[in-house]
Amino acid sequence: MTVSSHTLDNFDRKILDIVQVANRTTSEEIAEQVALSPAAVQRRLKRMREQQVILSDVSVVNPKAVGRGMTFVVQVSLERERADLIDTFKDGMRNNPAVQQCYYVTGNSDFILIVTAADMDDYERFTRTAFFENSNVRSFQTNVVMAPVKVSLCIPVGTETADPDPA
Amino acid sequence: MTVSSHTLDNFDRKILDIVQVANRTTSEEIAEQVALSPAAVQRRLKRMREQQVILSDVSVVNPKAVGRGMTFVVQVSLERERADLIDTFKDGMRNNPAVQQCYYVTGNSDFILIVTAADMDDYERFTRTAFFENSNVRSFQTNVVMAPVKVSLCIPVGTETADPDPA
DNA sequence: GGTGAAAACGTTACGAG
DNA sequence: CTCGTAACGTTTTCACC
Repeated sequence: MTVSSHTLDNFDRKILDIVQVANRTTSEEIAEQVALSPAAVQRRLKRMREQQVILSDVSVVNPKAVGRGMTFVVQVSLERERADLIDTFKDGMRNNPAVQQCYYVTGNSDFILIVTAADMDDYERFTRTAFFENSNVRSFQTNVVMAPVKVSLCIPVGTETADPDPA
Repeated sequence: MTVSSHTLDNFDRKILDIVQVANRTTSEEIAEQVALSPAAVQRRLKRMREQQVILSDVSVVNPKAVGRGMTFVVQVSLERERADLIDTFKDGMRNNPAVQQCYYVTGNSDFILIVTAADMDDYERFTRTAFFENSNVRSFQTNVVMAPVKVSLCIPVGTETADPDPA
């Protein structure tokens, strides 16, 4: 694995817990909370970014503030599960800005998407180009999101209670 | 609406396009790309954070680097759609760290979840506490994610070609 | 990993359009 | 009302212990 679990220690985990909900927290504040010097915090953050433990640092934009009031969960079944067709579909999703998330899954459907749109018309337009004009899409089922209860990319890092003592 | 679309202009939109994929970009770099001074960029970012156009600033943690190799999409149906039971379920999801995302939807299911787990056993444990021990959950259906094709919280901001002239 | 100095960055006040 | 410039305070970075 290239993303080697370079064995994060509990300091790393605590730091991750903080920055994954607020990455503009100053190293000084983090340092206080984890009982380390600001410089040490920065060194660890730098290392984790280089090692791809931290993949990216992003601002979360309010969809409503930007004219994207609606969210949909869509289950898509392909006509034939051929590797090249699946890859083509994946690329289409990746390049479609309306598609926020796309998962290739086992089970009844082949793909599950999270899609945003300004309104129903906008979504209808999306389905036309993404699904109806794609002969490889057998069927799709849409769920309209009434309320996003929780939307996060946070990962439970799970600070261990006891340190596995190497001594 | 409290999140008033304080009419973002094209500068704001361009800035959002940048920070929503890399919020550690310096104002100087952003300034170059949008043709503004660094101070103006900072002022706009500050305003958008205050106005909740930017909801938060987060580090995206690599799930694999942190022992969360598996992702599931789960559709949940409740026994009875009573407002108080729905709220209770929502709170449970919000407080469960395994639940990354939770959407309250129309359609066949009531909720759709994105759940992460270390492995199958871990997921099985999650279903036990979250679903089986909850008498209000009628049924749930799990899709195992084979490959996350696209995972983002980016919103298409859509810099307008022409500014709607208010004159 | 800690400390402190130097460099980079964000913030604010000011004058101008 | 928002820009740009420039001074100021803060934060990060780096060399050294």
